[in-house]
Amino acid sequence: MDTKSRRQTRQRQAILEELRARRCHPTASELFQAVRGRLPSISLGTVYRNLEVLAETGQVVRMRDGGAETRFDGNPLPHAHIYCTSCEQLVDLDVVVPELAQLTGAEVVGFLITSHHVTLHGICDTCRNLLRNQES
Amino acid sequence: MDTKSRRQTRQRQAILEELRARRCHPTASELFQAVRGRLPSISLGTVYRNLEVLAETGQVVRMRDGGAETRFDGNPLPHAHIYCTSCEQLVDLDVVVPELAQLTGAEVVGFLITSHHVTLHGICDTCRNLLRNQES
DNA sequence: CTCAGTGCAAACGATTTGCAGGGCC
DNA sequence: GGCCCTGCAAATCGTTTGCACTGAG
Repeated sequence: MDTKSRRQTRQRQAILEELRARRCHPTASELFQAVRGRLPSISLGTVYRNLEVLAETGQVVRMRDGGAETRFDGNPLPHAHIYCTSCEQLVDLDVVVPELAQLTGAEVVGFLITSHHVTLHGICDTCRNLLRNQES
Repeated sequence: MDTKSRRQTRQRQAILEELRARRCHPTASELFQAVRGRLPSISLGTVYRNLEVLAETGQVVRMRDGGAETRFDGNPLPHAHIYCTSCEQLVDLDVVVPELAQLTGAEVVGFLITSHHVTLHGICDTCRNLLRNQES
């Protein structure tokens, strides 16, 4: 399967640590800015290449819902994401949905489920209040 | 909210029909090729613009999981998608997960859920058999 | 008539990649 | 040492957009 040998470089480690240190879901570019604080000479290309490797090894999850840029999630536990369709933003909050936990390991239409990527769409508190006030 | 007036053009109708006519989840480009059969002079830009409008009005759903290209889904009923991590392909099959149906309308951490985007990751039948045979 | 929609082509922007070193293991 | 990884910059490519024209209502 994945027998490629991987090296533990300062860059790769810094990227992973920086991602895990935040509860939000940064873009490659945001992560690049953050890691730059430690390794000023790191390049954006390196960030992309490492996120690719980290995603392959399952240490990081790619998120493509929502906007144009791919976001990354360093939370290894299964969870769902929330997207507000009104302010068009991803909420920086990981939600555990018990109903979904049961899915992993289950077999669906001859398909062995290993994980799930879930994004709940809805209206956040702030936007709900805004909309309510506009209705006057 | 959405008070913009929309016109019913041949192009928009053809795109929607072509998308609904298939059970798979085509990319904008694939849809472009398909619609070309009927409207040879349609442009890719028009396909994108219409998919944008159709997504806004909820007649079509954007899917960003998986590969680089956005895929589109004309199935209006809530359902989940399946992605095989081995052959790295989206399975052309919409799955209804009863556990998820309950989520819509529910309130999660002060968030009013209106819909969900779910992709189950796993190993498809074909790949499972392939892997099994390699283990000899 | 009006103005949303279209075709075309150029522009954009996130991501990828080729190349010449650099440094883990 | 080998070769995976890096920095840099150019290349890619899905998607968006400006413009003048067309056609739906």
